[in-house]
Amino acid sequence: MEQYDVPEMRPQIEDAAPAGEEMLDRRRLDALTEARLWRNPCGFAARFNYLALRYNVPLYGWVKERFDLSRIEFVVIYNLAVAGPFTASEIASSTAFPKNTLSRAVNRLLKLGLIHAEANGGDRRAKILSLTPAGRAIYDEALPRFEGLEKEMLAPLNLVEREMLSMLLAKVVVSMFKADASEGAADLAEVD
Amino acid sequence: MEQYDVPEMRPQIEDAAPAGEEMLDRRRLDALTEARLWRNPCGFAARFNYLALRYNVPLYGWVKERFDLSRIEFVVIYNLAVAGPFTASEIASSTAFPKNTLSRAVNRLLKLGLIHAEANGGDRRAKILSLTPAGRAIYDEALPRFEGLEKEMLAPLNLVEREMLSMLLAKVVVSMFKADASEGAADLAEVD
DNA sequence: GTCATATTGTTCCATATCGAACCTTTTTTG
DNA sequence: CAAAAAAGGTTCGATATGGAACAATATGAC
Repeated sequence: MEQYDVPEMRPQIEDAAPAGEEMLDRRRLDALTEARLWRNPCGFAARFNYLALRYNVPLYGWVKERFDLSRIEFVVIYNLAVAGPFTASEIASSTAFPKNTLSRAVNRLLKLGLIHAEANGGDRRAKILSLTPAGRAIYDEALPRFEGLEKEMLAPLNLVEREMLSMLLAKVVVSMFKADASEGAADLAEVD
Repeated sequence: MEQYDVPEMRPQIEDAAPAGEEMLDRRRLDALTEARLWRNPCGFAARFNYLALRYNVPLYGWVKERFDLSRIEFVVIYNLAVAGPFTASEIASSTAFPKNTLSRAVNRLLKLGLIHAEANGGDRRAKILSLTPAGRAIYDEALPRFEGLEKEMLAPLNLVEREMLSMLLAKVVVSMFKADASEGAADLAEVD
């Protein structure tokens, strides 16, 4: 298969590890992480999974501690803030969370007064969800953290490189998005 | 903050949605997904999270169905296959899975005969884990799927673009990797 | 050498999670 | 219009998960 490795980058890792005695264990740990990232037949996947991990774990950990909200609960808030009112099932489809999990999240957010549900025209099944001021306040407080970590991650890239990365990722995402739409979004979990 | 959006890409999405009656709901769903991806202050994060989702869900779903192995269990096999023998705690540190979860995974894999544990020199606490032929066979059968989906994801890019994307992601990953190493890997879950 | 500390891995338990069955409302079909 | 099918949400229950306390071993301090 193709090689997506970038061998010339690797010295940058090694030169970060001085030869102290107490570095032995650290080096051995790094050996595994490094191998997963660079000596991996699926290096592209390994990289975005690594980034997702290093991004999501600290941020959602902070959200949990600061607001006592689970990841799903915050995702609902975030999506409503970014993309205006939606129904629960629309959020479920879009995020691929199971709808019962989402149902619990929505009910908790309603109970906490962070979101508001209003009738969806004549349809008495679905309710249209939107943020209350309290929910918006949480988003407003959290956003800088999310932006900050993203900025930190992108720090090693200059502006041109960022634009390039953004464009390349966009191409990949759009392609998957279209592929998914053309075969029915309901089958997301079965894509194969 | 900086804008990582790529407005000129968006028509590619819209032109995929014909104006049929039954497309109304689909369009509304797409509206949310699209907004999350393109009208999101953290567009970079949204993109790699989207890719991770679209990559991991189907593959680990298949692994579960085909081998009856959980994600963590398969991760152990995958890591041992890619990076040679390691101890459980090394895998735990590197993957950021809690060590008790990993302990369970390791024990199940031992019981299934997919991995092998041997004494770690004089240290009677840790055991060095390696794949048995049966474990290796699972890796060998699974790898083409993982490679295949990665290849599919990268299909819209030409060779130069792939190299470029790989290099840019590598820069970001290496930078985070170094930042993590310099502040102690044990604090991974607290990175903030 | 001996005691305090750290490390590895396991067990316990409260909670989170998700599939499946379910209820209600809406839409479609004949 | 009645019956069937579909869609939005909720409830239930079996399982997974991860934090905290634990036992066993190893390392370090003195």
